[in-house]
Amino acid sequence: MSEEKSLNFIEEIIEADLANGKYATILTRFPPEPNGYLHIGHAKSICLNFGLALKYGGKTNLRFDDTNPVKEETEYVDSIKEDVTWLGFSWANELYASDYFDQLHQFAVTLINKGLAYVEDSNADEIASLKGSPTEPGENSKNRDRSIEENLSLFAAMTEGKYQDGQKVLRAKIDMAANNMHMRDPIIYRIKHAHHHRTGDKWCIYPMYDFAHGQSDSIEKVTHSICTLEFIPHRELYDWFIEKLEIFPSKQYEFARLNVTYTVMSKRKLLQLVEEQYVQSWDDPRMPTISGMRRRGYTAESIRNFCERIGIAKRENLIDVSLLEFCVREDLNKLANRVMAVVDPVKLVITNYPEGQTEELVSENGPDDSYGTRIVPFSRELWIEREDFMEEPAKKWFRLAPGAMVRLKSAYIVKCDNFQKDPDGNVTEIHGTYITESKSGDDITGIKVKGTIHWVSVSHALQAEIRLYDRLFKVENPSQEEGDFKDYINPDSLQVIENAFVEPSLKNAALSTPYQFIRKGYFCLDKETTPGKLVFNRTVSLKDAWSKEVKKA
RNA sequence: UGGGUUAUGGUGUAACGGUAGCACUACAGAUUUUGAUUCUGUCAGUCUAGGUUCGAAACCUGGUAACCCAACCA
Repeated sequence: MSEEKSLNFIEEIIEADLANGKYATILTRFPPEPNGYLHIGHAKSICLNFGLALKYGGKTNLRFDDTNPVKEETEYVDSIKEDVTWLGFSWANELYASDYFDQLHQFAVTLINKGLAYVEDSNADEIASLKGSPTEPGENSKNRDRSIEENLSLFAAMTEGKYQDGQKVLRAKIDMAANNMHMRDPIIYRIKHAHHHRTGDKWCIYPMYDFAHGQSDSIEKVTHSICTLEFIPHRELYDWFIEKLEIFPSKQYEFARLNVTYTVMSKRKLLQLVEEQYVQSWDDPRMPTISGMRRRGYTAESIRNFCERIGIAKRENLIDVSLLEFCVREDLNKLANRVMAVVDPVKLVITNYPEGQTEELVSENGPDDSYGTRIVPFSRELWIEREDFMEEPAKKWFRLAPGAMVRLKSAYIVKCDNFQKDPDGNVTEIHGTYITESKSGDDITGIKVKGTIHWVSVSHALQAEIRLYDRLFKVENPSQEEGDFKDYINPDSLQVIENAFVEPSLKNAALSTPYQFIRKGYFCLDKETTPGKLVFNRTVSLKDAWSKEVKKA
């Protein structure tokens, strides 16, 4: 009956864990560090973690990994919560690694008491020089064999602020010859006299990622702790701490992070784009951030569908951005009301239409009756799209040309009689005549035209600014190219059209309402719209068979 | 001169030792008052060399390639 849908490898693990009674229910977590904005790669992780819990009747915690006070801010916490909510997910608990600082500190003392941690006096360079390399073992530190008592008192002194940043660290005592570099006596606590966004000045020592993440998972009793591939080497340490501390055995699983063509995904690179003003902000519609995509008009539904379609696996991937665009169009096609807007206007005068006359034509808002209809005013002078007229028509040209006829959408068939040009050769005005009996819905002429074009009445049109976005980079994988990724930025990723015209019904356009500008694409109102000025973003263009035809020629 | 992870059409992902499937892209056609949507069809794949097996994309061995690991970042 129902189609057997294949499981990804994490679902297989979960189903096995549930089937053999290892867990009665699952708990996942989404653990961002609040040091930047979420992007589409995070969306993959969010959809995975929350989706798994939804699918298997479990829960998901939102946990902020805030163990480095110098990089983290409440501003980011707020944006992350907004983005996760917008994507359509609810967390069971809003938690912070910093909630566990007392507990984590106690864990460190436990390790010292077990002879499994020691205070290190050496500085960063000295520690690094004894660490060895992937091909050579490291050497033990001279501080490695301090007594438990000495370690205890030194760690207490660290905690009390008796030392400067960098003077001492606490290290786990594992194996300086381990193949896994993370097992070579990793640092677990460091001194930072810094203000923390939540704990303020209570602490001057902070746990490292490896001494916070797994333990936080364990404290919350997370069953499946899912992260990206680069954390594979950390898993051995993750398990080591849990084993030595004898706490709830959360398990870490890793999947391949998302890459998308024609963009970059690392926080560092995205930050550069913002700071060096290649884009205007984190929510610039060209950015692969959740906030950028939201502003551009991508729907949460389409992003969730995208994350579903790309799948979960362990191999490196570079997803074609056209799949994302497909998902956006697929959703918007269902949602968007159709309206008419002329992006690059040229005037069409219908010489046999009475001057001063206006007709209120009825136009459908979408592909079927459920979308309803609206009134569109028609008059003698119309704006039409410059690209819909061709002085010398190409082969298979269905649009306007001298002597040719087209249907004006929801209105009349019009025949082009002549046109005017300026001294530079640009067409300035087109003249035509309409066929009176060809009114949309009441056409008794029997004339078949191949083309239908959109239009707006000159005297009724609203002026608008339209922003057209293109891919941010000129190459598929900017990070992989020679040299600086910024050398591959597409200089034409934003095209601002100040002088477009839209139909009057758009006067009351609302933010977050998607529109299809017929034959041009999906658009949404931008937040920079003011009472005197409409601003629209192009979310994504429509598929365009004609432009392909042109390319072939 | 170490260790780890991964190799399936252009892209992504299935096939769990038994007919290599699905989606996107590309291409062709039908429908269309959006050259959109919808519908139909086409092209195209198991990294390599051995081995195990009646049978291998899958299991084993070698090779090759890509990515990750030596932050007081996460």
